Amino acid sequence: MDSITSIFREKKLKLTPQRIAVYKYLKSTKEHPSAEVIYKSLQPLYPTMSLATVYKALKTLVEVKLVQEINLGEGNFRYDGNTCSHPHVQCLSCGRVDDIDGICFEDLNSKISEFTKYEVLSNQVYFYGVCPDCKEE
Amino acid sequence: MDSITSIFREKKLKLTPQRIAVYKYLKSTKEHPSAEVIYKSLQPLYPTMSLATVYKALKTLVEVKLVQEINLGEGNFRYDGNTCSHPHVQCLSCGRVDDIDGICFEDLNSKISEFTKYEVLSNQVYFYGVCPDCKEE
DNA sequence: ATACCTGCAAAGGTTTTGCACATAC
DNA sequence: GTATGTGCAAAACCTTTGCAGGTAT
Repeated sequence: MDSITSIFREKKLKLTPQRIAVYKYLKSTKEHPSAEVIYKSLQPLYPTMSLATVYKALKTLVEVKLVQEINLGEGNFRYDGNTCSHPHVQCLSCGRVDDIDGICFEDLNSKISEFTKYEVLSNQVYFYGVCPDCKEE
Repeated sequence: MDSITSIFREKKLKLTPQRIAVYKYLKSTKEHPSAEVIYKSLQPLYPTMSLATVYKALKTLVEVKLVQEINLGEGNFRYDGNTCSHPHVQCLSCGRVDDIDGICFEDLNSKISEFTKYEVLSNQVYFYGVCPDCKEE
């Protein structure tokens, strides 16, 4: 809540209710919602906010690194209020996405350098499997 | 070239020239082309093949695990004829994608199990950085 | 006061779909 | 011969854009 205020001031971006709403929503959930889901969730509280504004707010928030964009290969993006580098796992049955806490793969960037001529700056690690709920069935 | 024949026979899929063309193209290149690029590349040899057919062929090939779909978060999919699990690296400057050979992250699936309740089946590891060509500039 | 942001509608790009015709088996 | 696949055009889908009016600074 603080970070958005100071970062927006520093970058001379306007602190609008819509941007705050999107940011707060992402910070308040462990889910990894798409733009559409964020839009629908904020609808009751911000009935006049448009989907385009959600997209624009997300783009801004990603640019100033207050949120993270993740892409699990479904043709749409999901967003994560947790900007620490951490792996994600998606259920192949129900599509839900969870964080994996307690492990970080940032060290891979330097480890990989002996296998590629690229200057490696970042990485994304995605796991796919079956979530506890779907396993029961 | 053999694998497609036997796998298609086994799954009772028809071995059409279009499907063979898409498969052979992906096997013959180290690039990671999009559907559009595959379509354009095959145009000279198969001038009547439509883009929809390329998409359908790719979907079938992915389903029977003869090719791999990769998604680097650009809003489109890329395809890889190399189905062994291997990491990819994308240049943030020119967008090109390369394989990283000599290292495999399949062991992560079991390593990660102590950090998640999911039954982990597969993973995708993507690196982002600057390719040798773009570094020169 | 003014530069920036919102909301709307329209456009853009990628992928899918429905259907008649064609073809691999 | 028949089930399946192709090719075409249209549709569906996600995301971006242009612009007039509104708002944060």
